[in-house]
Amino acid sequence: MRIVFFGSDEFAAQHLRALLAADHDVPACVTGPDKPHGRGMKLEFSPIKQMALDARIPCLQPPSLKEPNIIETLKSYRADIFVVVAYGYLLTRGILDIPQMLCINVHGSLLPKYRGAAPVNWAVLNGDKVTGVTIQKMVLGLDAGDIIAQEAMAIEDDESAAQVLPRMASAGAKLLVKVLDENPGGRFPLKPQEEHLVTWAPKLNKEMGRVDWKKTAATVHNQVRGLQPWPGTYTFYNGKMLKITRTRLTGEDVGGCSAGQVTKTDKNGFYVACSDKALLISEVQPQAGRVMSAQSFTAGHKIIPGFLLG
RNA sequence: CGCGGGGUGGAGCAGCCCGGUAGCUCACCAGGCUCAUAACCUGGGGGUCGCAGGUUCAAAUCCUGCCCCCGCAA
Repeated sequence: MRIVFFGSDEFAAQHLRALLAADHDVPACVTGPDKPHGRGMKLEFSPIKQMALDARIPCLQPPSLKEPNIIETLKSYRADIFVVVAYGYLLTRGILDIPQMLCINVHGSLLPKYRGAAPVNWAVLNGDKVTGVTIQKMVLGLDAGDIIAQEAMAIEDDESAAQVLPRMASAGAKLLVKVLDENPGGRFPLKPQEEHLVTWAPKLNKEMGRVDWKKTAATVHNQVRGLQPWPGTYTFYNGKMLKITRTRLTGEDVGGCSAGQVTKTDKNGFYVACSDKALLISEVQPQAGRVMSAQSFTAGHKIIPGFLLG
């Protein structure tokens, strides 16, 4: 099929790669404008733009989709379908109506659960054991379109959102190709979302990453898993920020320590008292430092039982 | 010129400001203790202190240049 692809990040790139591998005709990609990024604020472009360059596909980077010439340009490709994956901007009415058939979107949850920007993270944050991908027909409302196909997948107990994401991307890419293959005429099976089951997965922010040790060990554990790879989870030691990158629920007792205190250390890392149990911290990243095992951190920073974090 | 931190045995750090014997925790090796152990005790190996130059009787430490790594911010 003739497909214009909208996307920006690595998750989206996997889908584009799959479409190209399946010999779909992609006359153009659309991604966000290059933004100053990284150390030194150097201009960097998205994985989608990189892939488009490699495949010699024209790449549009409109600062706004409301410009009339963008609509004209998009029309000129005479696409059957627009495929939108993690694009980051809402499509307008004018855009949605352009393709011959329709616009479809790959979303990282089992809709109607977790509509919004960060579905994978929220599934992990909430301790869900199952999530999935949905392919939906796009409408004006955010992630409110009819469901074309879904596929469930498990979330392991110690898995982080950063680990689930690539698995989901490959599942989503496969499903996308399959759906297109099975419906060459564009007559997709459409199932409306059940409105009363809608939940939301709003954008994440930095502030959500701060640990409250007065919560349960499981809550903090889910927070650490769910907020990866961004914005990350952090606490403080000696006034310095410490990112916590991996934890494990061991059921260890707090042993009389109050919330935020280190209860003990061993070769696996160090244990911090939460409201109910102690949580094993097994990997951390000090301020201005690289990710290291908690054991290494303990070796150099005199982390001893009774030490207070937070 | 966005802001900032760092490079010291295998890992993580201290020492630098105020130049003068290479230090700490861990890992590793050997021996000991123990019914036993990732525990404990004793001993041991292992370092061009990122690179180059300068100052000095003397540089991890002060000065200059370069290389590399990372955090914040998005």
